[in-house]
Amino acid sequence: MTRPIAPDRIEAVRRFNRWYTQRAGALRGDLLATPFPLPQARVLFELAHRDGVTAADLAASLAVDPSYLSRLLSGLESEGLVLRARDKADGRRHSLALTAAGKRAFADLDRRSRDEVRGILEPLTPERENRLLGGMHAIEQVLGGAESPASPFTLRAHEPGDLGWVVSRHGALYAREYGWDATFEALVAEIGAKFLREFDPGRERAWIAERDGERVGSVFVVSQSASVAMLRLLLVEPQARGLGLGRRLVAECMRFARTVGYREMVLWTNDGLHAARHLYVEAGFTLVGEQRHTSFGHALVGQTWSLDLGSQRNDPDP
Amino acid sequence: MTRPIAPDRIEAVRRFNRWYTQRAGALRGDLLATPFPLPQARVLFELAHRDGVTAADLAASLAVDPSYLSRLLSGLESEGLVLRARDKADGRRHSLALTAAGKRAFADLDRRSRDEVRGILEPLTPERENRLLGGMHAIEQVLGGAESPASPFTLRAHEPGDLGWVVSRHGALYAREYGWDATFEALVAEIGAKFLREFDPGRERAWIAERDGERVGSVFVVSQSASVAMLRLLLVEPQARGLGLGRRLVAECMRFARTVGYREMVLWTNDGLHAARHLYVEAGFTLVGEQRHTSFGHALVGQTWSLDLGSQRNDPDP
DNA sequence: AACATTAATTGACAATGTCCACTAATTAAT
DNA sequence: ATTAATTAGTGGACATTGTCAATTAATGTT
Repeated sequence: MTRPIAPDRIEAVRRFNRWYTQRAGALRGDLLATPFPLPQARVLFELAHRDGVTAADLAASLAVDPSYLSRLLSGLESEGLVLRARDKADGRRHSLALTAAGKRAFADLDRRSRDEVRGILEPLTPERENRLLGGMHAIEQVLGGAESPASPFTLRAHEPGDLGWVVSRHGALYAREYGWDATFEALVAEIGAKFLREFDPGRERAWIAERDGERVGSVFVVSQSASVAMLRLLLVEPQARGLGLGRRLVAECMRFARTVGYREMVLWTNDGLHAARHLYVEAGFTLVGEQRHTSFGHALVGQTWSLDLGSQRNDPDP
Repeated sequence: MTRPIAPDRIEAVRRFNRWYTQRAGALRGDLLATPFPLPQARVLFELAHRDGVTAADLAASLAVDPSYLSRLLSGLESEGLVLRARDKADGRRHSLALTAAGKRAFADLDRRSRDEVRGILEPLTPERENRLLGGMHAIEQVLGGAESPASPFTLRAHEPGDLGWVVSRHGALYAREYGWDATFEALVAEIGAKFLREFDPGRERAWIAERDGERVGSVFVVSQSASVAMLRLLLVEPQARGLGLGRRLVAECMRFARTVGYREMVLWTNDGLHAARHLYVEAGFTLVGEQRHTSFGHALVGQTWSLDLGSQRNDPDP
């Protein structure tokens, strides 16, 4: 049961491939403008990052024919950049390493490559840079699956456009994952509008998590009373789950709430949201009340959780 | 005055380049799995799309050495796929064309290439496919500037997540372009929430414009009274401006409003929004009132525009 | 000990790409 | 009109890049 694919989608991918292949000829896998030809540069790059590998490992990770690699290594060895040493444990294997000269050569190559990329990014506006990085990240993630390494996330305060993003992602994700209807997105929009209108910078805060210029999570702390803070709109994008982002966001809220002087933090959620529940339990929240309600097109059980901010330190950091 | 670039951004671009270069080795510029080697396939592809070009043109558009191209063409000619004919006007030039066999060969190649890309897209969820296409589009647009051809946009009804997107983009764009503060984003969120809560499918509608799976515009029609429709939240992303999208969105609203039986359409805007003003004038709206107000951190002049839906047909389509 | 397997290399060769020189046709300059 | 300069395309020579099968030496298996 294969899914039908729109022809224009296929064309768009092909166009991108053609375009990028041609451009990549210019970028040369980011290793242009180095004194080394691309295959040699790739070997140097890999050796600089993984010292002591064997030729077979290297051939596998560079997706290069072993015989070709052997010749490349011979060349680099005769230039004094690479050292091939027979493995003591297994005499068939050679362990490879850069010599001091090889390390210098790589440092130079690396600097040129960075400068080249910097030269591409510099003329862009920050917004276009974000668009570019976000696009690259999306492609890596979709096509690469788990292959591509997860880059770390960063947290920042909210900016124009963030609130709408929070609304959008709540609406889309809860519709998809739980089948909630449009009134949920409306509710989030109302909560968000109220937050912006009544924002008290000293006692309230929103965090937006980003990865490679792309928003991947959010959380809000709003003032419910002089001593009670409310945690709201906690969201972690599916592609950023499992990185500890949810825990970090909750921890950030607790730290802020303590710093500002709240004595209690509460939050409202619904049963069935197990990942979130886990986070709250872990952070020390306890369930203080439940009430049935019909909302968002479903019969749900709303839950109120509470945490005493004074009694204990739940932040595991020193 | 170059802008400082964060090192992790540079690393992210380099990582993508390395990754994609390696993967593109597998995709081979989307022309893998064809009976032709890549350079020949590229020539066939180009000739199939631009009949009668000269070798120099071809060499330029493929970014290939003329002498190399000459040899490639010789090969293809001896296989009976390409015809080289001396130009009558200029005896130095040869005009190139595919033979019937060449066209068949290309058709086969093209089909295989499409099948290959289809095979990549099929296992993806529609959401991941959108992410992929959106990412590719973003990269082409940012790096390619105006080079990459603009693909056409499509309109669709709103879905979960769209409303938040409208809020987000209004907030971000008006902050950037006019310096409006967060209360504007809050206002849009309130308008959006109200739309979702009181949505009357028979008499109200929202359109989201997409290009390559990426949202690039919006417009809403809401009921103000039995006979008066209100046009709201018209937005066109900067990267999609100049495509006639704004005109199309306004036209869509008018058509819908007429179909549903409204007699008048009104809208509220502010002076200084010149691109929008132009669209409204063009569609036949007239300015019916102005009032000063201080909102969004600025002293503004609000404007009410109106259009009699019965008196004239402003839709230029047949 | 005989055999199979593995890591790395070598030989042979094909594909791909680059540089320079050259021819023929055309255009520009005198 | 003749000469010089330019342009389109080609061929020679060569370097780079990549592929495949065979070989060597070390290790593992029976």
